[in-house]
Amino acid sequence: MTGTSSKPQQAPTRPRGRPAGRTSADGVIANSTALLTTAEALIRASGPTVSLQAIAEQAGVTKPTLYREVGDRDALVKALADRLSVRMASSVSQMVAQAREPREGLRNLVAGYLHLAAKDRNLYLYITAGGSRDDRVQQSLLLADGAASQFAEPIAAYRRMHGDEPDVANVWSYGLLGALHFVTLWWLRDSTADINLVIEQITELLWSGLGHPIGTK
Amino acid sequence: MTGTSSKPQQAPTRPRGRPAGRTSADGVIANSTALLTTAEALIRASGPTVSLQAIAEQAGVTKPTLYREVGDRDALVKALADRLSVRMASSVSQMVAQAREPREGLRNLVAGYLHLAAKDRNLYLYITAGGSRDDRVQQSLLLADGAASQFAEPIAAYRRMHGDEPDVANVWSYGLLGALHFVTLWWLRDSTADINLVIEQITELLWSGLGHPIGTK
DNA sequence: TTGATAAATCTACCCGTGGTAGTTTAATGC
DNA sequence: GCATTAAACTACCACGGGTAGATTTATCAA
Repeated sequence: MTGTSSKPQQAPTRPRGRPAGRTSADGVIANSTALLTTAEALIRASGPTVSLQAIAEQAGVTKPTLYREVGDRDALVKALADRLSVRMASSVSQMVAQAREPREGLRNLVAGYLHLAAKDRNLYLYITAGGSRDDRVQQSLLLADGAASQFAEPIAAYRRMHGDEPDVANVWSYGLLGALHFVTLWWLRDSTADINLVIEQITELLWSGLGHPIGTK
Repeated sequence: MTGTSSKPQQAPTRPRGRPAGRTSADGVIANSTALLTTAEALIRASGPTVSLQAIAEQAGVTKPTLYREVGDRDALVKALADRLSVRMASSVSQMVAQAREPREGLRNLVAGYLHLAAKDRNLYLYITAGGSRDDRVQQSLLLADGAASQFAEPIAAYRRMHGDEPDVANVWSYGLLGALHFVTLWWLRDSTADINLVIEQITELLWSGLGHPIGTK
């Protein structure tokens, strides 16, 4: 019963050697895009603690192939972060563009972020807390890095337009994203609060600040 | 050379059974406080990726003892988070109390947070990205939970004082802490920026918001 | 006193996961 | 046709979290 080391460790799908019937550098079956898509699907379905082993299995390949295509775990997380970042940017920027005035734009941004995170809950968690490796700082900021670079420019422009110092844009981008991230996590955990109320509240904080000039209501 | 399984895995310090010369429920050598202090010291010295094994070794005990005293890894992280939270609260609240006006209080809070995180860099990272277990959400918010509960009341009071809605306090606390956390991580990573400038900038964001009423400078 | 029970600790192990070395098969090019 | 290269798999390693069970000492009732 104590079968020590005879477990096949993997569902043997493909035959052993180089696969037949495919010409080089062409339609590589296990191309990285397909792998990433599979990984996303599995993470969505099975939660953020899924292993590379499981991802490879789901994709019908083995770990070495996965490594050759997308690299190590951190690289996978980064690649997924990039994809989510792009989707998020397009989805959010659309919502922002619909706004009549800046504050409504911010509100739409907040709403877009929260809704996307809720919809892609598992993927969001995998990316924002995924890499168990050494570089903890880097991992925590993966998504933020992508998004921050897109936030900085509009913020700087808006400030310039009003004759304000634009150099704050970089720091502000990270601050903004940090606030969004924590509120999102908090809301994902004990989502007792109404999402629309949360959106309004965090928008108010980010737009008007704690100082909240009296009577600006 | 391929010595398979003969490694002692642990530095044998104590003799094997129940330790001699100690009466029950009294001065337990390996009491959890001492273990936590040792853990903190080792994390500070060796970085946030230190293993439980290493912590136990450093404390002169073995893993099972560590487990009996403080629980599993998540419990350790939580315990360390609580301690840091307390220290942070006392250090920060002192600085806040010194402020003449609310905005200066916020500035001192930001400064206290950043400085403490910088001083306890490794510990801060261990706690905020430490638990590799299932509950990723919980782990990310460990420090925030402790701090948020302390922020909420002053915020609510301040808002009440100005006749504003106090219900935002909870969400705002997490938003505030998220902003602080991300800016801290960003600054810990590429700390090219002057810390005092960063403090001013993030204070300005949190106090006045993105909207920044024109001419309030 | 002494023998049973409880407490405290260690040793030795299990298992899952990230990561890799080396082997096997097929295509490609000389 | 044969050597080389590409693509995949099998089998393994190391390490980290976590635990079962052995071992020794204290405690306490008979």
